[in-house]
Amino acid sequence: MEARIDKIKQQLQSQGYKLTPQREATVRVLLENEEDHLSAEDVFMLVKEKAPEIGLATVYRTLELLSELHVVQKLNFGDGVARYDLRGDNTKHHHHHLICVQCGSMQEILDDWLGPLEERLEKEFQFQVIDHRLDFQGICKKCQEKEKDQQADQ
Amino acid sequence: MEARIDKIKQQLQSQGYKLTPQREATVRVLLENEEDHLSAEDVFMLVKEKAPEIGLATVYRTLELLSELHVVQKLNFGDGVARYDLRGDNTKHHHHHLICVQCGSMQEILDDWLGPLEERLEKEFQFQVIDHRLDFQGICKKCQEKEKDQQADQ
DNA sequence: TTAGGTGCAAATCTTTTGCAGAAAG
DNA sequence: CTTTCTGCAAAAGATTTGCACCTAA
Repeated sequence: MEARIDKIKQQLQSQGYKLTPQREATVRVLLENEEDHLSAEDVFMLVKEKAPEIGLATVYRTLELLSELHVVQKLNFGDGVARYDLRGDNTKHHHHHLICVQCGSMQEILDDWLGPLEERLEKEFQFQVIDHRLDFQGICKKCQEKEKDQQADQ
Repeated sequence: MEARIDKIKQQLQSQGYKLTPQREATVRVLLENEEDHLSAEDVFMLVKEKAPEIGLATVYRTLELLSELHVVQKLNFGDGVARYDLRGDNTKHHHHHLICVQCGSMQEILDDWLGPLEERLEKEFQFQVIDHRLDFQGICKKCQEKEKDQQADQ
């Protein structure tokens, strides 16, 4: 954990930015919740526990800065809030999502099926891939069952 | 064109909704700009040319309704506005996007590489796929060249 | 001392909602 | 009539910005 913070500190400093206490607290929250997709508001509430004086604007500015440095990735599931994911050293940042259009639930699948496609893109389009995102919209198991029940009722 | 409007009219009516002049104007704008990813504001401005009295709220409500009926698909590129794509009869709604994280440009590629994955999903997760979305973030050709130039300058 | 950072409040921007009136079956 | 739909204006919610103060190299 400390090692990863040090690395982020270096990334910041190499661009002339400082790892202030507020930024460090924010990064720690991201590290401790690496599995989640936290919104800015989520991060804010968690950071407040460590640094109660922090302002929401600072959290936004920090997340924005970390995005620019590619330390975190900004995600959008279409629910009106941006979410922020740490880009692991372990670069297992290839999440894929199954988003149910009926109940809004979101399930994550972790495989990375797209390596070969990325290679093809770099060749055919000279597009240098940093990350990708693959979301499936559809109807989850539960909602399919609900639908069947409703049809049975009618 | 008229045929597609008729079909949408039927889809609406089968759910108890009407194809009002405002809705028709909105659908026509979507049809005429099928290649673009229009935001609600974009649609609003274009619809105003045909139906100047229309309100922005009506456009939002119409797009929302058409989304529910799966006539259009709501997209989110992470730039803070929702965009709306008509789902063609021809169901070539499998766009993939190359989004440049530096200049924000977006290029579209149309192949559908994911058929086999969808089958696998339906089997492994019992998730009924309606649509998918595959976005690649990275650095486009132009920005790669700019970067090289800058390095040469230093 | 000087640039970078911060908190707060105000501003901005997108989207949604309440409401009274209009349109359509 | 009764339900659906509309425009307008206000509200809501997320994010950004202006500004005066602060803090570290």
